[in-house]
Amino acid sequence: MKALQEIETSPADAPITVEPAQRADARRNHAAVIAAAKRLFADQGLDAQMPDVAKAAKVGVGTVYRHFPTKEALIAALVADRFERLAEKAREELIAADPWEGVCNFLRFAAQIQADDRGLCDVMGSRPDLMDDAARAVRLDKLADELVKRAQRSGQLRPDLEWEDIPLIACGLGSIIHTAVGPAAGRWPRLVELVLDGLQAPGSAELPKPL
Amino acid sequence: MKALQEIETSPADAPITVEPAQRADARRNHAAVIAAAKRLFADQGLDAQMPDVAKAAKVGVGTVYRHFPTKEALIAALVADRFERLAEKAREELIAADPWEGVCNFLRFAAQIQADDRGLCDVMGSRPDLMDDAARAVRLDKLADELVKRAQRSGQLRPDLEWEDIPLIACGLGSIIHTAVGPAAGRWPRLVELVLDGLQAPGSAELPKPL
DNA sequence: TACTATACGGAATCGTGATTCCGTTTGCAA
DNA sequence: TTGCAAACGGAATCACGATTCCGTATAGTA
Repeated sequence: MKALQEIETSPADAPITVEPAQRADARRNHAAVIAAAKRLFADQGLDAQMPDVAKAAKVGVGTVYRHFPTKEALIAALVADRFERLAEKAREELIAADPWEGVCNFLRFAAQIQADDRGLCDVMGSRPDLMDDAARAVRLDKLADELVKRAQRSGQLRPDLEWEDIPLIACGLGSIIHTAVGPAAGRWPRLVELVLDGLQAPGSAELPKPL
Repeated sequence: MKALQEIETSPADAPITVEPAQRADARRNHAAVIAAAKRLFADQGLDAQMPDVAKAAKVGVGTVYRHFPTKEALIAALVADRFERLAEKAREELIAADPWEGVCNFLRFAAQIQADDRGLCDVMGSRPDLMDDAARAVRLDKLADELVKRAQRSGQLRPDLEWEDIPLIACGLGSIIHTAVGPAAGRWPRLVELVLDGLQAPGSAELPKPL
């Protein structure tokens, strides 16, 4: 949503704003920052620090801030990337042979990318705002809805499930994955399968109405 | 592992250390701080601020700190209280008529107290250390184990469930309860029932082994 | 090669919230 | 009622991490 540069003198061609090409080093540093941030946030979660990102990217803090005005913006960029992967997976499972397995695999995938990225878990577990933006950007809601409907038509997914339950499940799983320590660590795949079992048709009792 | 106090002069009676009785105002303030903290943390989660706790208790910050050396200690006290309630509920369900309903009700209860206390959710979702201490203190592990075994003996709970899965489920639910916003808010009871469905015997596929 | 708009680095600044300090007040025992 | 240890209040301090600022360096161009 960047303000277009207004041209007073020649209204006709005003909308065509040409961004002056970025300098090569700027482009290089931009990539380095993203790569470093990806790594750090994946390892340490959302409270990885900006100065550390800079260090990891072999760049000064100022440079990080020239490319991303705030820590939040940097995180948003990272999250957008992950959600694209999620959407891609959803589309893929939408044409899978078995609609039920499609749903299962999508949820397994959602759990797995969170297992691989603590930052993503943190976002799913404590930044619903960022999550919603990212999800909306890739139309994940629509995709989840189709995934659900398809599996319900084939009679394998319980009919009282609604697509809104899907992100809820995904977030719940995510929050556990990195919180669990001690005897609980590494148990998350069990939870995934447990929930999937609960999702199967017909379901033993009607789920409570939302709200 | 605290170092024992060495007694040089009179070995015989030294161990009997009598705490000087607390002054009345101190006792009163202690209670006020706990009450205020309980309210604030329940409403705002773990990042409620110490100065606000003091204000709410109509007390200076210094007083809060005389009673609880750190914010962490204050939180631990609050958490201990909640876990006692949990343990109590577990004991109650352990003698319920229906073992399966015992498990269900325990998990529903765990979800509900978290719904009523955002601070507790935060602890379950991001402070496994505090949680473990509190759980150990009331032997929740033992209780969960008995709850699970009993329902498995009666054939209603899937046999491959282990007690270690219980806290995992409880934490997962908790993290969702207060994170969910927008269309997701208020949906958590559905998740609870979904999971309970997944817990029922026999379970359609063997759960993956932990680790 | 010289010039200048872009970019860079990283020390200094700012904001926030936990924790400390110390002068004052108060419960209560003699 | 007096004396004083136990408590209090809350301003000041500290710690930590995001963000800003500005002097310096450099890619790209004439």
